[in-house]
Amino acid sequence: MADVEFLSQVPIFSTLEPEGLQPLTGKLRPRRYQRGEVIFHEDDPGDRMHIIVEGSVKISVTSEDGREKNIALFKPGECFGEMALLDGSNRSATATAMEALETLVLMRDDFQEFLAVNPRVSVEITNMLTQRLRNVNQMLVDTAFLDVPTRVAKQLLALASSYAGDSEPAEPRVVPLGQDELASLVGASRETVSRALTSYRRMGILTTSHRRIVINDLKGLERMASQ
Amino acid sequence: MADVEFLSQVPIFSTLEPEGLQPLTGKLRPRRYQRGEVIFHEDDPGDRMHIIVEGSVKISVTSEDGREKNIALFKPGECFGEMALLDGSNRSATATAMEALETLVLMRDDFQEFLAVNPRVSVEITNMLTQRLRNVNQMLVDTAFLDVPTRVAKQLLALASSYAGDSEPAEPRVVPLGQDELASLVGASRETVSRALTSYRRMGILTTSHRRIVINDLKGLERMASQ
DNA sequence: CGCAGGCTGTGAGCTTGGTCACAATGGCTA
DNA sequence: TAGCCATTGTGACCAAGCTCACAGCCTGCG
Repeated sequence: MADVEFLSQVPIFSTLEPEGLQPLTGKLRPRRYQRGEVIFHEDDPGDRMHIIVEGSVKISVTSEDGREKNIALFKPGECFGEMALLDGSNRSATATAMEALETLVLMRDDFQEFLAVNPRVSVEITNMLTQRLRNVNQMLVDTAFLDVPTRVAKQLLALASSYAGDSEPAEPRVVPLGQDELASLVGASRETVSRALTSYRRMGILTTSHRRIVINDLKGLERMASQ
Repeated sequence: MADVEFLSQVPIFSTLEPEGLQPLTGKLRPRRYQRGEVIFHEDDPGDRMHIIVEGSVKISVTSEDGREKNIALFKPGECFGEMALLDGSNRSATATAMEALETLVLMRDDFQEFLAVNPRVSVEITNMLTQRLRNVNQMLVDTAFLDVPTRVAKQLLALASSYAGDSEPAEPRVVPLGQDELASLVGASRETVSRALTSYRRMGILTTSHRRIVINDLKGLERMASQ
């Protein structure tokens, strides 16, 4: 059973009063996944969305010949799988747990019912969708305009701020990602990303180790990311 | 003054009864633009959306050094400029008329008011946003996985069906676009797109002339677009 | 009705980034 | 703790696509 306290932290529900959230708690069912486990597959029919409690999720699409492109990563408090739920079509991408993961599942009918009673949530949903649309648009123009090293820098900055817990020391920011995953996010080969990281490492901007990139010089990275 | 008849054809309003649409007609103000005219600029504040009556619009972003990337094209019945309106941020791209254009403008306050009375429109809005998100995601994976000629074929197919008027002869489909615009949509240089078109022309799939691509063999183009 | 300026087609050379190959290293599991 | 597998770093080569350059066209405007 989910608690109201947690739900009120979730952006799409953040405008609601605790009393409004109460009915939801009974509808949410907890699920757990291991690292690498697939939550849903591209083309599957989709009738539920997930809210992340703990862990992170990657959304990806796989090409004919097996290459994988990551479209987005999500973290606690964010939801995913809402698109198929909102417009009734099949899943347009695959969701995979990147680490031990805990989510709350909400079924379509329960969601629709809840929406009907709480129209303010619609506003938050459109906000979220709009935000995501902006993000993806930005990625699109970035891949059109920027070279790989610059995109790597930009992506690292975004990841660094998204992984920043509350009240952590600002500077040594840790991004717990493998080069493969970073490459697939950025839309480049693992090798090219590795070379970009090497060059930033030589500049003293960051340090690399196993599935872990440590950013030592945020300002420097920002310089590399802009233009 | 806009008429209810037209509005009921607009997807986001299509679920409403004529009586529900009536109040809207007084709020919509017609605007006209010439080919090339800018409707709004990236970074401008935005407090209004447009519904296209006649003509078409391109949404684009310009890089530091002046190159342009088209994100989307819109046609009669579609709306644009709704993102800034929905989440209150500045315009994230520039909108330009591609031909003589007529739109209906709806201001934010009027829109919010109308939404409050017609919650069903919210559903259509989220549908539209979801659809757009899927499109952009698809473009993102296409630029990651497909080479330029394939992307050109895919884009032409999409354009061909979107430009198809009702009850037109199916086969010679006309796409009224310059190579520059096509290149900027597809995320490639004009020259590379020109070469792709040349190769399709040699295969008898299409014919080219000034700002005009005529598709003679849809099946053939589909073959080029798939993989 | 002529000409200037936008389109289009194409060649040549270069650069970015992909592919393949392999060595080294770290960590997890039996 | 030994060994295996995942991950990383890097070199060599190759190719898709970009840039520059220019020639021929169409077309719209004066």
